[in-house]
Amino acid sequence: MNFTTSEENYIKAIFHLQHVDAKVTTNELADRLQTKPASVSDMLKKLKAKKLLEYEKYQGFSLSEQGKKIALTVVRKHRLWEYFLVNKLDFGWDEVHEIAEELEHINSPLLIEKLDAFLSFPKFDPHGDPIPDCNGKMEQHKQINLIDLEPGKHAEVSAVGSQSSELLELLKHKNIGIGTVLEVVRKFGFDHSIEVKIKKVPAFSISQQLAQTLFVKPLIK
Amino acid sequence: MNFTTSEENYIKAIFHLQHVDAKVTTNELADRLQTKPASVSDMLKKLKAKKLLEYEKYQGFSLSEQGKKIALTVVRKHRLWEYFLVNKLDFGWDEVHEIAEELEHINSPLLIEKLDAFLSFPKFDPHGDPIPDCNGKMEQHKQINLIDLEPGKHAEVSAVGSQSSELLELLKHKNIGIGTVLEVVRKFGFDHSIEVKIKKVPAFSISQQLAQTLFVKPLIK
DNA sequence: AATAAATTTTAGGTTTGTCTAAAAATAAGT
DNA sequence: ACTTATTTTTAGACAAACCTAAAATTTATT
Repeated sequence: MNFTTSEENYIKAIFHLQHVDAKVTTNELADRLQTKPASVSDMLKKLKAKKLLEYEKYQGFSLSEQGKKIALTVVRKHRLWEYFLVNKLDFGWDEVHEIAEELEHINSPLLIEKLDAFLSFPKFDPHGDPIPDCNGKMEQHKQINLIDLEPGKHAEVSAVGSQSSELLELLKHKNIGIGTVLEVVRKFGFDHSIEVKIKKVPAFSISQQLAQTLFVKPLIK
Repeated sequence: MNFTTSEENYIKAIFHLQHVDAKVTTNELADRLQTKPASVSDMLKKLKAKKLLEYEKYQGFSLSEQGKKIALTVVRKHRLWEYFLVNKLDFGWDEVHEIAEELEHINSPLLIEKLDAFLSFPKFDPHGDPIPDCNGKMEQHKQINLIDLEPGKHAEVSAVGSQSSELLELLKHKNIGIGTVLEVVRKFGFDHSIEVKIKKVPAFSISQQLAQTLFVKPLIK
């Protein structure tokens, strides 16, 4: 089946928001797509009818398996084009997003397979984000220390550097576990503490010692 | 100023039809764009308002200078992408038209300049059609013998191989001169005669001897 | 020159994706 | 728990680009 540029943009946006929050809300999506909540509601109805969404009125929504598959093909196209623009056409990595945003909607599976081959099957785009293969599989981002995560970036806690009960006590208290998704809000040079945010809970602080024992996988966008 | 995909398609189609006929008609254009005459009328009004067309109701139309300039940028994009698809991605020259038809509407002048450089500034696309440069200039098609023009192709008479009065008499009788635009309808193996058509005048026949003394410049599409 | 035929335009309607304003449902605050 | 605030959905409009059917204009025919 084929999808309009608009449908693809909605699906891709939901895909990216899902990484941060399992269920996506209408306002979040409207905000991301620079459109109005009413327009989002309209589109949700359509995407649900096409079975691309898990969606009950007023209850938030998330992509169906089908929807995820489509999102991954769009992400694949976007990142392959970005790779092409930077590594073949000599663009800077910071000037390609807009153009890739257009190119990703060109509809030709054969074109994408040939482009992939021409580029020698790259695994990561110029921003370091993984490129899904033709089956939607992609390599995990390398796991990094929370202390190295840039402000504004989202990441999923993937490992802890110790199993001490004191650490676990602290993590429990702060409501952090493996799989927790957080965002770095600020970093303070004075004590190297980091202000992080989990979902919509008010931001809180993590000490240098704690940040150094937490490993995270940066999330897409 | 920016144009929609649809506007660009109309402008490009008019550009191609103009080569065959100075004034283009509504039905011709509807036919070429696989749409209805009523839809064409709607769009003509819009394009005229944007000063891309010379157009008076019921009287046919042609591109303004502005319109021609835009047509050439679209043609340039189309042919550069075709070149890319064939010479870099290894497509056959007969499978690239559809894809180029989508790619030509990607809107980024810088992208096209960088693509042009990446391809080493090609002068002709894989079908042998000339690629306009960034100022809209393009090389003329080589002049060929009428006898070598393929059926279905349009061409403009550019030279005659003799100045004999008998030849001129015949040309006058058949209403052919320098600049006359004609289309090869059929070729007959038996006597190598060619059936040609000028505008909407019923097709007529040209002998092998005559075809061999006429030189033409094939026209685009 | 008058009528028939073909072409072109207008009028009114449809779909897609957007909007504003108002109504409905959920979440928050006291 | 009840009222207020926020979020989400619906209702009704609008622009772009298309359509069909009917009217207007031009071209062709007798």
